[in-house]
Amino acid sequence: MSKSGRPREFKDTAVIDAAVEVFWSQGYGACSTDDLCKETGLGRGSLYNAFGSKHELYEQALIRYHQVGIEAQLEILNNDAPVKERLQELLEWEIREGSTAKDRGCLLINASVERGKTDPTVERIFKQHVALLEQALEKTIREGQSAGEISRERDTSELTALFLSCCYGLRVIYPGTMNRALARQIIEGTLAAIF
Amino acid sequence: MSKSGRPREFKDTAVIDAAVEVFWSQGYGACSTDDLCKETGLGRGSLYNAFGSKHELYEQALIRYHQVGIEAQLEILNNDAPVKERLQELLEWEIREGSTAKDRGCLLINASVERGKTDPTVERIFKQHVALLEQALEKTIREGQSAGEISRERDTSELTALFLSCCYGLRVIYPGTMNRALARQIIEGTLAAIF
DNA sequence: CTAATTTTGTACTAATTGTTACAAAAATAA
DNA sequence: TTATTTTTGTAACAATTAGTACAAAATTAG
Repeated sequence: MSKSGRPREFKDTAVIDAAVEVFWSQGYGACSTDDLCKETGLGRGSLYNAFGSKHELYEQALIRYHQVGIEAQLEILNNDAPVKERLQELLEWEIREGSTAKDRGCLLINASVERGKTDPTVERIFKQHVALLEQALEKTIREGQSAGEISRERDTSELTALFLSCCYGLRVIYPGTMNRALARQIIEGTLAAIF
Repeated sequence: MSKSGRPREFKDTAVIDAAVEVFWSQGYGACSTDDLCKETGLGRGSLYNAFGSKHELYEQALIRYHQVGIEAQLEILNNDAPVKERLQELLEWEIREGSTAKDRGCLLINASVERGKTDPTVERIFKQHVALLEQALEKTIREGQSAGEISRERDTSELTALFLSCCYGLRVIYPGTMNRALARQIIEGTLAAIF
């Protein structure tokens, strides 16, 4: 059917991955379509032909980042290690994620802060990301309560909200200050507050 | 001495306050010098004559926001109400601050996320802001421990880091999701974790 | 082969950007 | 008054921006 024509010289996923890097390092407004062309290796023609606009590529990059990130976090949470170990591993992951090589924090927080109030797509993805993490955390914490690791007396959704807030606080404070001692105290303090 | 010449038709502080509004609502990159002229009421000549550049005005706006914000937070913390009430009031203030009318979060977080990695001035002010809040929190929490409101068994700096992280998490999650129920749970969960 | 279709690279466009130049305006100092 | 100094508004500039036009290139269908 529709198989004729010159074939593409690139894989969409590789281009989107490269775009994630650009948007993550520079932000949406601060990067140019030229930067995107250079880093993805595409010419303007190809880029616009394949993705339509800078904004549509941004959308795809956010969704990809969201999916990869959520998958990694769920893998940590849906483990069979003790709940305390899982939660600690998640916090350590937050630090690693936002500080590997370039210290650019969390792309979704960056996007929400930069464009969340004017860009419905960004708002939607951010809300979804928070909701999914919240949901997975609640399940894990409830598990910890069932197993007797966490006191059953305490309100599950309050514990969840507490941990969630600490995650996002860490994602902002650590990349912003690069204060490793403070980050460690946040991790210790968060775990001590729950167990 | 140097009193001659045409007098200014504006007060610097009023201009900086107006600039805070612009940078807070739009961010640094997304607002133009035209926007700044319109909102401050100055012509381009006056603005550049008085402040030098967009970036210098940004710097002044950040410092002003920082000073006003820290003052308000210290006033809440250095009270004679029970420590629990002070900390609760601080969390409520975070929500109000980031959601009055325009839901634009915390200007310093916004600045750190948008420009912290490329702008040393932003990095410096953000670090200072975090450090000052941390210091004031630690003092208050230690006070709570002395008064017997908070268990003396628990590590003071861990409790401080925990609360700090929750503050910043709240400042990101609430403006980003506008989920009031979640914000309330974060407040309840944070207080329950300390008292 | 030819015709059709899609991708690719380049040149271009129209708009916006931060900043500067500069003359007119408004004040003080003598 | 006249000379001096500073502010103000306008006009302009050079650079950069996201997006488009379009022809050449590369493939498939028949």
